[in-house]
Amino acid sequence: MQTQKIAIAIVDDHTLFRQGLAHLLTESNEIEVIFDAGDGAEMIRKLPMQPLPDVILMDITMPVMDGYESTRWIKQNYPQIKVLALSMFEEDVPIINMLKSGAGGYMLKQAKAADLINAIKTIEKQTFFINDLVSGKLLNNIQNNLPVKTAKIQVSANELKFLELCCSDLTYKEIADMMNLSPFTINNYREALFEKFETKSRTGLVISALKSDLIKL
Amino acid sequence: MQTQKIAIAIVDDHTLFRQGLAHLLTESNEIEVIFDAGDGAEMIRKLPMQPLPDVILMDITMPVMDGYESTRWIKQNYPQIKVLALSMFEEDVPIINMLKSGAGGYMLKQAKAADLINAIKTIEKQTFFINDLVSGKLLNNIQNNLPVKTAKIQVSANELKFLELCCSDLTYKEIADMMNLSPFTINNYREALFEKFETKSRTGLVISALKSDLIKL
DNA sequence: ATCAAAAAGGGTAGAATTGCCTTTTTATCA
DNA sequence: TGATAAAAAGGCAATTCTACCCTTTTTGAT
Repeated sequence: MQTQKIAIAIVDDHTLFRQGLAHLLTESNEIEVIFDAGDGAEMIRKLPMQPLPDVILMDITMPVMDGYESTRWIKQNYPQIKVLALSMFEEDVPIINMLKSGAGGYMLKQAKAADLINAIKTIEKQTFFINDLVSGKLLNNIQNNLPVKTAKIQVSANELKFLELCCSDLTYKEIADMMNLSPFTINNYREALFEKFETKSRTGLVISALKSDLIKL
Repeated sequence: MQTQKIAIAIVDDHTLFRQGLAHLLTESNEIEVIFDAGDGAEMIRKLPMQPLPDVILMDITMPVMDGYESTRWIKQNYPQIKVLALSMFEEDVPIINMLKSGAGGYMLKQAKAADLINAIKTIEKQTFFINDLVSGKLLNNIQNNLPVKTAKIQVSANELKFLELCCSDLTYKEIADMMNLSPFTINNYREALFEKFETKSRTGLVISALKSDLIKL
């Protein structure tokens, strides 16, 4: 009667979301959730223990091994498995980066169940599922040719500590005292970081470091 | 045989999460999801249209009307309804603030379904559900007596624009040019904001403004 | 209409930051 | 062990930022 169900896996660190979504999808009778995992490492462990899924629903923010890494790993080791990113972020960067990592589509958690099921069916058949959200970002990306800084800037342990201390009212002299280093050395760190982050002021440096996820608020 | 089911509502802007969770909870046979909503305003609209829920599961980050506001509204208008916060944030501030807003408990989306059901049953009977996560934060809060800045700092439209432009390499003179204002006026904004945010440097100001959610990266 | 308060505009001395150099110390390894 | 590269320390002029002054204009409330 019905064609073979689509076998999927769900990778997301929110247990409630994972389990709830599994129920929701199972009910459609077109999809079978064969396993779920709380991060990429768990996914890698569980993957060989059953028939391979056709599609993996992949969150981005996860402990241990995030969605970007996990997607790259899938594409490296099981290129036939389709990855559909499923995240709450609507910004350019995560969307473009998930696609660059190998995801064939990107859905928001704000979506409706019917849309998600449709996306899963499309991606299973066509390898790609391009909705308005994704096509808009893709266009945007081509037109503005955003470099999409994949190469994250390398900083030493001391530079990182300095960056963290920069997020404050402390003067460089005070930072030098706190790090038990000469103000001149601190000045070297500053100059090195200004160059790495292509910035010209302490504020710009802090903002860049925050944006590149090297430090957090 | 079984006692009356617990009537709950789910308020969360992630449709997939909301619907999935509803399925999951309904399956337990102890809970009935009577409605769900994507933000606080929708919740307020739907609330009078059916018997009142015993418990509302409340997300924090939502458009239009967030979890804090929605919880305060519930406690103001229907104090008998219990609110269980359900969020992905593990930090002190959101937890303490949700409790201050009137939530009787706080669960992580990373939790297991059985734990959530247990929390719902507890909060329905006892008005409060205190788990290790919450009790730890409460203790922490009392011991450190964090002021928990509830009063968010008021800034004018111009000050806000100035704050946003501050998150860059721009000098104050350049910011003045961009805003078509005298550098002296810009200096007034700076001084006023330094005082409001109790800070002594541009970097400190930007960090404070980011932390208080007045500006975003 | 009038007063008080807030916003806008102005100036300057002194402190901190920034950019561009050199020299010394430390670590590595061939 | 000597060469060499990297990290740390040092110096300094120019610019920018910060802290205190002040006056004028606009706004809001009574």
